[in-house]
This record gives sequence, structure tokens and C-alpha cells, in this order.
Amino acid sequence: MERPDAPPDVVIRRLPLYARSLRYLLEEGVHSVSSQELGERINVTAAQIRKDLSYFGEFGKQGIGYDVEKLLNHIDHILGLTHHWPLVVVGVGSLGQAIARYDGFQTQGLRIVGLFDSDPDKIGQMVDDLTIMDYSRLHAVISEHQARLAVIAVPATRAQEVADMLIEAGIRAILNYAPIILQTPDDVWVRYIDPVAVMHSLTYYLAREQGGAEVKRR
Amino acid sequence: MERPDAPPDVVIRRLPLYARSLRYLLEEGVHSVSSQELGERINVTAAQIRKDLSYFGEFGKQGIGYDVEKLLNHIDHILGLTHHWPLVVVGVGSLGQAIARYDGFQTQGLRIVGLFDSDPDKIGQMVDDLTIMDYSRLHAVISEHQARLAVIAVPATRAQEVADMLIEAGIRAILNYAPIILQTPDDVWVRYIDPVAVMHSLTYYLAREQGGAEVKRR
DNA sequence: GGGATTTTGTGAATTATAGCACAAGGTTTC
DNA sequence: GAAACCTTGTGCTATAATTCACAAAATCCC
Repeated sequence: MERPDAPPDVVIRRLPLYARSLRYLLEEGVHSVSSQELGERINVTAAQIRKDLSYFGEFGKQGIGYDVEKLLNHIDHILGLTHHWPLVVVGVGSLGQAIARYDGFQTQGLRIVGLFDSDPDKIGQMVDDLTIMDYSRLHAVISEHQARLAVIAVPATRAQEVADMLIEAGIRAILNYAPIILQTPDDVWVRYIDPVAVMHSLTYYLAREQGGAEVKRR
Repeated sequence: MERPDAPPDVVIRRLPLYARSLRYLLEEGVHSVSSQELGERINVTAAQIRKDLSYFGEFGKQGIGYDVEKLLNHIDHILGLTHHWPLVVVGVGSLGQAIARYDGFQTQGLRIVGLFDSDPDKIGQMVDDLTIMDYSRLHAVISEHQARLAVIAVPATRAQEVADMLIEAGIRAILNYAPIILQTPDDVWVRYIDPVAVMHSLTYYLAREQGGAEVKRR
């Protein structure tokens, strides 16, 4: 009875796409956009955009559409992107380095406050302006910055123990690049990025193609 | 009427996870597994696993479960992973390099046959045993290897034109890391990996938490 | 060998998600 | 200022995905 109708997670996962598209529109100098136009840009139906937004309020004007800047501000508020979220990255192989170097991670509401690795040779090295630290410093850094977000970019064999450490240290949401499903308490959010699995789902369709009539989409 | 009941895409996207878990089980020397046990490993219900597999045949034994090796072979066959898929990567920044260096890409049914970038300074450089090539060679390389899979790891501003080139050259499935939705013909498959968007969907839940009773999962 | 136990495969029921379609409200045009 | 036109927000309907629950095998154990 507290929350009569919490927005489903599918909706939450689409909001960042709306926000991004609105940012591009803003850069292009577009001031107003209809659900139709926005939908065409991101391959989503107009009705779905309107339905999604309706979970959070009424942001549009009939006959006009949405004010790009206002809607973007609303979505940023909904997503909690009005301030920066401190974040730690564990595993500084080539993937971890790519993450640490990626602009989009450092801007857009996220701020990497710690880079960790278990390899003694890497400890002390710098990636841009961040020093790679030993796991022994995990707890201190996470506490100090009140970080609740983490990225795991270690090999699959190490991912579960790293996750356990992170959660112990106060992390509440994890983006896991290791190809393994993590076992975590119910109050910890985990999302996965698994390019090989994605590729394998694509080979399924390619294997079946060979010049037949297609169905597809999504 | 040709295909009375094609398996939905959600099912196809889960198959690689089943396959991976089975590979781990095989390494551990486990010969037989029930849908229950498999499900617990990857946080999927037993019923869902059985339903998913039933789209493709009957692979289990009542009272026993599944033979790990046999089921793995079946799934690999379904996904077309009985041979290697040639693949090109466009964009050799730190992300593109991480992809090129990542073992899981080079093994597991995928083989990178071309690395491309538009930066003249990078052309000719090597990443492991692969030479970075100019876009002018895209068509030739894709034709030569009959590649139908590609990874896009260029900046968002360049992604659409790269996609157009790739499709023109014969690519039929794209994994896009650029933070932009691609416009492509209906017979081209596109999947997205967008870590910042994922992070932003997590901040939503963290922003709402602050010591209240949780609901979550998924 | 037969009773207890396990586990599959699958129709049926349930739940979740997406799309339709339209009243309501706002704008534009002349 | 009124007719024509847009576009939102949403109740309702349709479709999709998941879970339930159980008959039908297969095994195990005395």
C-alpha cells in the first residue's frame, strides 16, 4: 500500500535511453519534441514512451509535445542524476583500463573514486589520474567516498569473491563484466554485460538465415 | 505456416547462459545436472529452463536430469557454435583494444579477422597478431572472410556511418558499443552494450533506497 | 519387484508488457 | 473566434513471458 504501482524495471532501463536522446536533441538545438519523433530516433513506439513517462508524472503538453530541456531534467531527477555517484572499479586489465579511461563513465553522473587490482605489479601504477590500489584498501576507499556502485572486471574465477568483498564493504549495486552469474543478497542490484553471450545469440540467427524470408526485430 | 512457433528472442538470449554454465560444470567434472540445479547456478527457475529447451527438443531424462556434455553440444548446435564465426571490429580505442585482446572473443566460436580504425596514426599498428587497417579495406576483408558479424566501438558521432558501411559490405549482425541507436534495415540484427545506461538504471534504485524496505529482483 | 522418489516436458493459469484508440486540451490559421 | 489540426495521458485490449502443477517416465532401495 506504500507504493501502489512501482514502475517496472523494463521502464527504468529505458529511461536512460530517453535521457540520452534528449541530450543529443538539446545539443542539436531542438527545444521541443513529440513522443512520435523521440520514438523514431530510438526505435520505440510513441505510446510506449508516453506510458513510461506517465509512471512519473505529466511532462508533456497536448498538441505540442515535450520541452526537451525540462523533460531531460525530470528524467535526470528520477534517475538520481542530479549529483555524481562515486564508483569503484575492480580489475584493471585491458577492460578495466578502457572503463577507467572512458569519458562517459567519468562524466554523466558517475565518478570513479577507486581502481583496484590483485596483481602486485599493477599496484601503484596510474591510469589517467587514478592510482591502482590493493584490495586491502577497498573497504577504506568505499567508506570514505560512501560509494555504493561498483564495476567488476576481473576474471570469472575471481568475480564471486570480489563481489562478496564489495558487498561487505558497503556496495549495493554492481555492474559485472565477468562471465558468471553472481550470488548476492536480495538488497544488492546486479547487472551483467556479457558481449560473448550477446554474440552467441546473434550467431543463432545468422546460422538460420542463409537466404530465407526473415521475421526478426528485437 | 513455415515456422509454426519460432522460439522468442528472450529464449535465444538465455541459451548462451545455459551453455556457459554447462561448460563450467563440465570443467568441474559434473556429468549430470537437473533443471533445478542449473537454475540455482544462474538464478533462473527450473521451469523456465525446461520450457526454453522444449522449443528445440527433448534433451533430458525423467528422474535424472540432463547429461551435461550432451546438452551443451545440443545448445552449441542450436546457436551455430559448431564452427567459428569471422568477425570484424571497427574502432580501436581502448575499448576496441580490450575487445581485440579479450580471450573470450577469440575463443568460444568467434574469430576476429579484421581490426579497423579511421585514425591514420593507428593504421598499420598491431594489436596482438592483428594489424589495424583503414576503412578502405573493410569491404575486401569482410568479403574475403565472409564475415557477417561486426563490433562497433567508435564514438557515437561516427557509429551510424560505420554501420552503413558495414551493412553495405555484407555485415548482418552488429554489436554496438556506441551510445546511440542505429537505424538499420530489417534484415540486420543489432544489439547494444551501454554500460553508462546500465549504471544510470542502477542509480535510480540507489537514489530511492536510503534505508527503506526493498522490493527488487530482476 | 514394487513402492518411494526424482525429474522431465508441457498444457493451463497467471502475470507482465506493449499497443490501440480516443477524449481532452492545446495551437494554428484565417 | 471557430474550424482544422496536433499530441498528450490513459483505460482497455492484445500479446508475450513466466510460473504452476501434474502425468509420465526413469531410478533407487529394500
